[in-house]
Amino acid sequence: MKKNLVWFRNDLRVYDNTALYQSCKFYEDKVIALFIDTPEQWKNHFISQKKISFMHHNLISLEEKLSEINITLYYYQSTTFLQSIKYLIHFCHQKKINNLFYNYQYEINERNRDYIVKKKLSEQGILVKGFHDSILVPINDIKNKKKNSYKKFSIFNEKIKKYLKKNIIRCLPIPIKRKDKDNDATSFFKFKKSIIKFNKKIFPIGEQAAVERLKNFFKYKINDYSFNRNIPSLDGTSMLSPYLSIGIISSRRCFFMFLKNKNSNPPDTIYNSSWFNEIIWREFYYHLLVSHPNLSKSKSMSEWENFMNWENNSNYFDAWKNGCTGFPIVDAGMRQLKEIGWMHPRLRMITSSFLVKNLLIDWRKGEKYFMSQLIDGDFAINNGGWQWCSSFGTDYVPYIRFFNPFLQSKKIDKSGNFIKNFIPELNNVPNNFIHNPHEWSNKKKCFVNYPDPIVDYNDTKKKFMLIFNKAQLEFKKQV
DNA sequence: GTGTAGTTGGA
DNA sequence: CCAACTACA
Repeated sequence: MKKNLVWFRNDLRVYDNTALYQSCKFYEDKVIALFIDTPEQWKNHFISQKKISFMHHNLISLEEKLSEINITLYYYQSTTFLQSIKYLIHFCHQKKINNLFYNYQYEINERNRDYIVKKKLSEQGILVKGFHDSILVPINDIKNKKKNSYKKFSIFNEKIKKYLKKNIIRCLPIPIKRKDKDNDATSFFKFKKSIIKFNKKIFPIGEQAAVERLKNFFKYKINDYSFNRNIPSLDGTSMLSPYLSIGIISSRRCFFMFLKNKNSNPPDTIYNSSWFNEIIWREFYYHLLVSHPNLSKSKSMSEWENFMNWENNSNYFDAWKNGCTGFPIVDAGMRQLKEIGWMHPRLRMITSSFLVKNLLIDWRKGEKYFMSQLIDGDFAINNGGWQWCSSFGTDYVPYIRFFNPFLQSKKIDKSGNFIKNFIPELNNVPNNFIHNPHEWSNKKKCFVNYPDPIVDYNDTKKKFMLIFNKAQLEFKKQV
């Protein structure tokens, strides 16, 4: 008989959890679980209060689920990763652990932490077992001829789909109930009384809620997804991102249920579905993060970014954060983010493009601000999205991408329903002026309690192109 | 095999 | 623009 410890981190679920499943492989083994909170580390990673609260309340739910299969979840509040290692080692000794199980995390601090844990525990005769779990396909299975991860989404997409068609992905069941439970008193219940800092109606707690959400999406939303996902006033997306980001549901389960739901369709339609593509984008950014550890160190994929002469005007930055730029679609998105900790994906592109290409502010400032607000903050995806929008990421194009807020707004929020929902000051502005209210107030000489545009779109666009081209030239000069 | 020229295409 | 393919020496 061995004693196994499952160390939960970003995988707060019992169904299809590789580490948990593996730890329960032998019925004679004793299994306990542990979660170590590291608030200081979260602070350094700009993790939002909403996400932390969401995580805590999902931990309560996880504790109940684990209890049903006679596994005790211990909780300890540490500070940083470095401190958490000390506690983990202490805990392993105290509980006389033989094997430690966990699922891999791919960010650099997380990897360093796990490296130290593995080294120290191995020296003391404790077996450490890590698993690929939050991704669909192990990183090494999708590589180019030079054994590097693909840098172009289209190629990665092609390869991974070929792989997924060939290799059947299975979900792991919930382990069967253990013989007996470790019954030490724990400090676990402290969150039961703590205030919920996110909107529970929009983001219900627990694994079951995530599965319901997925089923509901397949039932009512997926058929119109490719159109509706671009309209922020519609509830057209699956809104599963907060659940995926802390592993309340696995992307394997999303894929598996998606196939099951769609199995009457021809395979090409299934694999080309725009929703499935989003799952692959998530996958792509995770694979990229592993092959390019510099992404975790605030580096751009494009090296000439070092030569960018960012303006970083702090007044503009504040206006952007508070939704007071005078560009209604940008401001509505930014206010949605602040209010519920989630922003419609289309608006994430528009607002981030605007910060970088019209306010000329370093994309990293935006990246960090997003993290500090998002309930679904996921480093790989947030970073990938920001790099893509700022044109310093992987998908090179011979032109610079610009999102014109005015044109985008007319396209995705024609009648201004979304804008008015988040900017009530604009309630009296007629629909045909909702995308440029300052023109209406100038013309009609009426006062609208909403700022004029803080910058000129075309001027700043030209300015960005100048700075961008100059940076590229200077980079080439140096090489 | 492996190095290179030419082609393709891009949330 | 440039990754990643194909073709061919």
